[in-house]
Amino acid sequence: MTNKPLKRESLSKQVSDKLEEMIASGEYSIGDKIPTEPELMEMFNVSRNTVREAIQSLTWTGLLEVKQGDGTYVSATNRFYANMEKKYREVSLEDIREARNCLEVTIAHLAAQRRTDEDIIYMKEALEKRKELIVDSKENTSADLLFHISVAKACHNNILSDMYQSIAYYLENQIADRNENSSLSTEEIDRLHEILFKSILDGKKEAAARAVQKILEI
Amino acid sequence: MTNKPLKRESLSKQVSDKLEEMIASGEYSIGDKIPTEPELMEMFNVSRNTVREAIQSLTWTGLLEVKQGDGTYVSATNRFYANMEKKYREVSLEDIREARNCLEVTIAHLAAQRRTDEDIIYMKEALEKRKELIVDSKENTSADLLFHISVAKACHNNILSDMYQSIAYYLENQIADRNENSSLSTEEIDRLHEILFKSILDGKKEAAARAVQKILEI
DNA sequence: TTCCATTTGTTCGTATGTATG
DNA sequence: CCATACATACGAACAAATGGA
Repeated sequence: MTNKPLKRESLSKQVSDKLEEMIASGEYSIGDKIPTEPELMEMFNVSRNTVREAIQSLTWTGLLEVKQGDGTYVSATNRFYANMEKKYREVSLEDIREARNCLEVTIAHLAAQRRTDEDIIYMKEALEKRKELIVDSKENTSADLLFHISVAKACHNNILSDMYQSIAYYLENQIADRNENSSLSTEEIDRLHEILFKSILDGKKEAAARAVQKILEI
Repeated sequence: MTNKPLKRESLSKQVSDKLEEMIASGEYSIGDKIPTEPELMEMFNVSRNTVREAIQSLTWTGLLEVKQGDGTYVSATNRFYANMEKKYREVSLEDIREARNCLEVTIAHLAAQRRTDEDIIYMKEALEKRKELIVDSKENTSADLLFHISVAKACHNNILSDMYQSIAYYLENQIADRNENSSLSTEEIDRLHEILFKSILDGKKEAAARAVQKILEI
């Protein structure tokens, strides 16, 4: 008998998945030009049609933007809020701050109630990486953001975590700016993040919400 | 100068347009099987790839559904009707409720501070339409939603209002359900909406936020 | 400015795999 | 089992747009 284990995955799907993964992982960021079709043909060892089909599918979901005679560019990192990311390239810092505030308090509240052991591992990892890096470095900003995203995932509400991720791209600038110009010392900022983590770990939702608010006030 | 009149239309686009037109005109109705790919090849005098590309594009817009080994069927007659359901298929009602709650309180808060006279006009219009329609009707649900969307616009934060709109589609069911099964009377629900409107009109942000919370508890 | 190499866009042909009735 | 119909993949050729020399 021909017991098919699972659905067979088409080559083009494999290629588009791989590309999407590379985009999500940050290997290609928004605005970056991805390799040309001939290069992708060689990378994945498939025909041009297959490459093009994969690109097309990512174009339709809004992750890529193709310019004839020029190349293919990353236009968003998250398929869900792809349209939004494109739209908000020129949005005001204040709008972002407000949206972040709105989402993050609720997220912290929920995360404290729902975090799994796995969530905790990711959060702890990001937190430690954050602490050991030099402040003001680009890596520190990324690690900071990664911690907040891990919190968002721990809230186990796909809409909220996706919404948070959709604005995460814009938070990097804000975080970098904040880390440089804050009136608080590095130790105090570290401490606030520790408190947030502990509150979520212990399931103290009100404390978690308060901790987030303090972080947002930095 | 090389004044290009318009973009040249690809063959596959021409075919898909033609097919869409035939569907819209009723030549093929919902559930009908359209001609096979070889038949379409002959009808439009194009290659199979071109036919397939046209069909694929209509599949993505939701007008057609393809069944391997069987045929291609009309699944909708209007491209706007077909789109949205797929994305949030894995989202629970509770997720939507939480996201709505999260956004709407902040929105009300901001709207009270920033509403313009124009915003007020739209909100008032939606509110009156809402009141005069029979409860439980589809129109009432739409008017209800329209009022909340007009509030979202009045917050003058594009990110928040767009996020709200992005889940609005799913709120219709929630609102309809709520209007049917609420413990509150129609008059009480109307009153809560009036209070929200008045609070925003008067710029009372805390009152507006409280009013929204009560509406969300219905 | 023109010209050219690069890059994507469109279309065709063909072969083979898979699902349905 | 088989004919039919769709799915996937490869190769090839030419068109069109772009950016830089």
